[in-house]
Amino acid sequence: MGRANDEVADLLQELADLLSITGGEGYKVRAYEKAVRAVSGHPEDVSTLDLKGLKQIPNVGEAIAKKILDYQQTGTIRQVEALRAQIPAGVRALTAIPTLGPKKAMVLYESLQVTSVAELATAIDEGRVRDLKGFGEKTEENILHGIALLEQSGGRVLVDLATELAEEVVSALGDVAGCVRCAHAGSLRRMRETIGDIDVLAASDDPAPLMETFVSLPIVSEVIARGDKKTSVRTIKGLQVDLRVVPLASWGAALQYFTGSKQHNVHIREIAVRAGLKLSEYGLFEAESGDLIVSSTEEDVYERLGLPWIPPTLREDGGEIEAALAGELPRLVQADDLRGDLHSHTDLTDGLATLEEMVATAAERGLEYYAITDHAPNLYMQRMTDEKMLAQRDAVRALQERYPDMVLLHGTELNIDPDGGVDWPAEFLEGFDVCVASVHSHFTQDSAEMTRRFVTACENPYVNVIGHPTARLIGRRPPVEADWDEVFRACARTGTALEIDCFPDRLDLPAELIRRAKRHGVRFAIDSDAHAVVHHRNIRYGMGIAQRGWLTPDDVINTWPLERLREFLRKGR
DNA sequence: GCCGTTTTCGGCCCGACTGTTTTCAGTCG
Repeated sequence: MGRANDEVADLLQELADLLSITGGEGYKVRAYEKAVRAVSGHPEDVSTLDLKGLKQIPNVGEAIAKKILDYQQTGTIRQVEALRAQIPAGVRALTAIPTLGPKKAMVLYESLQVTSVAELATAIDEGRVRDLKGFGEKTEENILHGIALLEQSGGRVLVDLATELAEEVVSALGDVAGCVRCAHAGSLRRMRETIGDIDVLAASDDPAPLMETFVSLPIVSEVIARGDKKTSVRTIKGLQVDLRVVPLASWGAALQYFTGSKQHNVHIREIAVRAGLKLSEYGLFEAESGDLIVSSTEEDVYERLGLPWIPPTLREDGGEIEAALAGELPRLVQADDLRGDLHSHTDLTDGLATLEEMVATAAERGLEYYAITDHAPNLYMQRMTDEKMLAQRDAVRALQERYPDMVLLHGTELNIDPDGGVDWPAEFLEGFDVCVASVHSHFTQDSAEMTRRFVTACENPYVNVIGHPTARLIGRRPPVEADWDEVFRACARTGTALEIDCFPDRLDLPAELIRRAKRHGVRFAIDSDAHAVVHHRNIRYGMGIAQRGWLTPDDVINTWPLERLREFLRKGR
């Protein structure tokens, strides 16, 4: 599910971008952008809906519904094709540079014929940009900085896109005759925050049909290398995918080898060498005789080296091998451990689904408790009021009667203002079951101010969870600067949890900071921050980050039974 | 382009910030 929705959403987003570049009406552009969110978050597959069904999607009316019908018939939207002919793709790409929007992109195109990020960098170097109307030296500086930021992400993609792609490849190859096993390995199996390429491993005695199917996949745009053991392709989205085929007997050793990380494997092989052994992707061998010892499962390989199986999310040579040798590997938190979700939105603010729909989805997840935490009034664009919030609380309490097995918590996502204050006074905050508090503005405060801001928020007796703490958007906005150890001390001292926001472009708190915070005794909440029914599935990505942060169930407050959680939420009040 | 107890027209999210400006446009959340 969702692929057609994603493609339509991409096309509508492109339409919105191209319209804004060509100076289209702002309201029209925003209407398309609203439709993008609605379509991508819509639970039904838009390729199966007729005009009537499409128009029932919020923010999709007659005109956009017909464009989706156009997509169903032609695989594209003709108006998008027409605009593409008018505006080179590179011009749209310019707007990915932070601080450079559609208006400036159009000026650059019309007056300097700039059609790519590289050409823009050259034009700045040659001093041709600063004299354009609306541009200046500072603008040039900001653009160059933006380009550098863009390049830092270095062609890596977000983990959700990589996961979907990998699952598609694995599913297609799994159906090929002779394929005994197939799985993805590499950084995606280790659940890194972003993915540079995808490694797929298959077991078969007859690789040829696998390779043939692989290079014929519709997502393949270019075959980089092709052999009978390994084939590499580039997808139409520019991501490299490697397929490695091994005999079934080598599966465990190969999976271990191709999962990495490189540093982890180097360390493991050193252990093998010291034991008079040799480890490769084909198995663990006696060094002298070359006799095979084990190779069929990862567990066998690790065990023969005197180690327990090490979860892939820990394999970074960051102390996991030492811990394994000492028998001190953590029992990592996993999806089944979660009893609740403490951060979600409805269409009362910027969510797409109704309260009823979100609660129903939480119930399907089998949660024991679920918090609705819509935005508080200081995020002005959401137009929250005391009255609306109290009315929602009544609705939540009423809805509770239909869910005897799940406790509904009424909460809010507060805004931490530059001084560390939040939207409401104590009297009003007291009425909530749980309060998340997040930074949504003034991202560029210096480290000292930002640190004070977080510490003050933690000291508020009603703030339970700091939402998406670094406020980063991967590839788009850097994390805020703070003295994190100071912040972590404040969290531990005040009983304030840090969120692990599961959105693929947030994954915030990042894994390294999770590990650091854990050392201070901080607790965490692994939350969907869902704004739509489909966002509940993002939990898997946040779970990967939590594991990379070495978290156990005891570290995560929403794995706790409700009574223990409630005690924590009281913050000693 | 969407929407509706302002219902087929006339509204539509509001404010901060930045850098370019001589009063404001563009970008962002």
